[in-house]
Amino acid sequence: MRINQTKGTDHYHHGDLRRALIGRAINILESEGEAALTMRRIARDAGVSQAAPYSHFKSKKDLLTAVCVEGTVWFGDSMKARAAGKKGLEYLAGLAIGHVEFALEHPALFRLMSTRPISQSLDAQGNLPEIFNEGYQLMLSGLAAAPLKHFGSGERQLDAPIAWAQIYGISNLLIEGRISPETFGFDNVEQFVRALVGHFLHL
Amino acid sequence: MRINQTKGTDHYHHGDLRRALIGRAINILESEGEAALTMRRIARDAGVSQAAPYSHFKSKKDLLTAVCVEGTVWFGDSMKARAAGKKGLEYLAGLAIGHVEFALEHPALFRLMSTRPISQSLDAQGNLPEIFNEGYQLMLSGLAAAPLKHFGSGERQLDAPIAWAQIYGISNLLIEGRISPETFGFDNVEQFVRALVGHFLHL
DNA sequence: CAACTAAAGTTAACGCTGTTAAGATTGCCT
DNA sequence: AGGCAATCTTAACAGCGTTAACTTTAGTTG
Repeated sequence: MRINQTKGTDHYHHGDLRRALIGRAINILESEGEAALTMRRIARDAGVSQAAPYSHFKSKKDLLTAVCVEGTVWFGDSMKARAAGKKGLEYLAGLAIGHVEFALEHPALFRLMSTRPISQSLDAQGNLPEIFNEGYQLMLSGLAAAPLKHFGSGERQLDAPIAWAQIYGISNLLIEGRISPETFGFDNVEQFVRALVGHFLHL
Repeated sequence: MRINQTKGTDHYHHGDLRRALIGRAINILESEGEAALTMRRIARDAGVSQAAPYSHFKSKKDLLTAVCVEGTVWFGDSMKARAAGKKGLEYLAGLAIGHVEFALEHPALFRLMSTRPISQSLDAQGNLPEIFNEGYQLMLSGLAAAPLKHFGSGERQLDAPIAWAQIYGISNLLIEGRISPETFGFDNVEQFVRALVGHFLHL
């Protein structure tokens, strides 16, 4: 007697279709870009009928929100991985490098995440999934950890939005090909971002 | 005998359909957002058949590129208007304020312009319409005009991408509602952006 | 263990989309 | 006056998101 696991010839009851759909969606996004990311295509790739996803997501928007949540977890992991074990300025630089690296390694996913009107990710209660603020929270923690001795006293509150906006902007300009590290004499992204962070912190 | 101007009862030869389509597209974008911006809707609003736009644009992508070009002209004007007659730091701050103001006044258009993969705006020869670099060029001129006395000598080259990325990021965070001037104790966008620019320049 | 139910899948259809093909109308040039 | 190229028309195509109605299955319950 079969248990609750996926099986081939069995058309009904996939096992964990919800998770499978998110995974397929990310695969399509990374290999063929957002234009190829259709509901029917995702279902086809998951081996189910075109209407099956609607048992798990009430709309495409909902599925894309779940994709963004998944991507945001990776994103946070990428930042944390680069900052792990470091202190102060190096911690902050690590976060920034992890941020940019994620954008460059997963451009379509990052674009989806960063270009999505916030209103489209609100749940039924009108709340934004809390994970979506993790990047900002990390930036705040990085700034709190960094000794920003050159900064004026009164405007310290501006550090966070500036840092966030800056690294977000740099990520976008890089993945759109509008700037590149080489343009400014750097061999790789890490060197480039490290210089930017140092510059931002007035070192 | 009728001349080459638009006329009502005459179904053929609109007059300047190309320009009309761009205008209608921008109207729809600003009033109802990108989701409502379909080829058929644009044609309907312009009073022509669904296939008529294809005499002037070979695809929707092409029409949207033209919309972006138009928007980019406005965008440059908005920056220049705010910087006009000013010098040095005030000139730079004016550019930044004009940038953010444009984004807030035309959020859907700005989003279209800024989230469009660069590859989709290349012409047949693979060139980006030169207008798309105007924002960056303005920023460069603003930085050249500003006395950045606190900046280190070796990394001066980084000023431009940093300034560009920063104001671009701020614009995006503002129109997505992820930050607001009030959060940081400012009454309006101008005050907020002025403080950000000052902060960026280490004043 | 048979019967019921809720969950999770199916097929089929709706109106919409971008786009193309084929034909009609028009202004302009000779 | 006639022809041509540009610009418009209608009609059709496949693919899209989504819904409705139905079928299969897993698990619970008497």
